[in-house]
Amino acid sequence: MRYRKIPDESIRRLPIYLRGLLLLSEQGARSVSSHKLAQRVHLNPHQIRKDFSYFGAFGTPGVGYTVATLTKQIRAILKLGVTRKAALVGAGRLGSALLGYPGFRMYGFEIAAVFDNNPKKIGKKFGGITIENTSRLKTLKSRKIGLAIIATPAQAAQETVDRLVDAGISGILNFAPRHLAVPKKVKVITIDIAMEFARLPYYLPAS
Amino acid sequence: MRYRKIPDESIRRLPIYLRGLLLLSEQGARSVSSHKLAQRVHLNPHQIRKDFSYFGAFGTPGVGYTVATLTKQIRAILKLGVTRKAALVGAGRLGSALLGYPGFRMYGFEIAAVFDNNPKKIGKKFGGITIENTSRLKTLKSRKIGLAIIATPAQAAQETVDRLVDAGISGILNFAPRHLAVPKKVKVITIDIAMEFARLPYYLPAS
DNA sequence: CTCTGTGAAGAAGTTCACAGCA
DNA sequence: TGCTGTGAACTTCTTCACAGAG
Repeated sequence: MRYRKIPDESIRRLPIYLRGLLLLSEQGARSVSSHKLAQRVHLNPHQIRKDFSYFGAFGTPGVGYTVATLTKQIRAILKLGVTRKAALVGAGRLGSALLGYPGFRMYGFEIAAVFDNNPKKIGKKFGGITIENTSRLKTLKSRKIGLAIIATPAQAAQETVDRLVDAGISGILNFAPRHLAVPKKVKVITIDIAMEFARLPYYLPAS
Repeated sequence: MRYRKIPDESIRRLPIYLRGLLLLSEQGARSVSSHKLAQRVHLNPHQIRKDFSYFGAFGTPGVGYTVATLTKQIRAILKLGVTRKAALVGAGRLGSALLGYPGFRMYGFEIAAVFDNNPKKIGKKFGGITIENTSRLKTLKSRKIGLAIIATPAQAAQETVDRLVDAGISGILNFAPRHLAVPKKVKVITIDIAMEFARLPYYLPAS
């Protein structure tokens, strides 16, 4: 394999492959072809092979891919090999749902701290974790927490981000419907739920 | 303007523009240039003008766009002109968060029914709405509910979708981490929260 | 002169087609 | 034969550059 710029879209698909592989593994499959994996995740085999080819040659011609090996490779590419601690900021309804969300653990994430600025909530237990004052965000660095999830109201999001960046956070999953300004070294992924919903009617048949 | 295929990516950006325009409007702006709007939403002016050009010419050369007019145009393109009723399936933590989510109303959505298959929940009030048995999903057609939000566990998602499709639902926002099989006339947008999080470490500096 | 609208150039991403290994 | 890995063709999307309206 020669070097080529890796499409962001390929990275976006890797967790899909990973999920498919985990399922295959549970069902006892030891190896899988690009074609079979494609069926499972509803993408096409060419694309799967192309995506993998950016990172090296993981398969065996005439046979396919070893499920366990491929799983390990993808986890390594995505840097999911270690458990990563994340802070949750915003202990409202969305925060509560995220705290109980089972999907995070599957990729090695652990919500290790919860913050809110509502005095009524601070000190309360929340899914087994004590809610801390947002003034304590600066302790994140010493606590080795490098990721954060923002589930605050939109108005509070930019201020929260600034504090998180000061505290050395390097990756943020943002649910506030706002563009967040951050230094280049910090990666932000925004999920704007209402906005996704907003483009649904466009695709509906004229009624 | 001549006909050209409209990029899905342009459609994806329209709600972003809409949000920016609503904010500008609140601040009393009556007109805006592509450059100013671009600053606000952190995209580039060329792209904004190009996106609009797919749908016609909305601006005035030398001046810019009238905020109110452009807002109306975008709402029309996205078919957000009417209030649309949506059913929420799954009254767990995520469902609860979605029910209270303020962003939906901004685009004209109203959650008009909530379903769950847990007998303990059925009949209870949930954000002012009585939770119904999922067996009643078939009533959606007569109730003029054409959209649905799936917030069930992954295993229940495909069965739920099948029932929704039977009930005449034509657009679905899916939070279950699964590819959903639907007829072509039905549009599904999936938001897989854990998967978005999973690609975050890839972008982190090697530590 | 300012700012829109758009063809054309360029970049990014996907699909094809086939060489080559098992 | 079966399936991978990958250059090349193709398609889609973005950015540029500028004609032309106000």
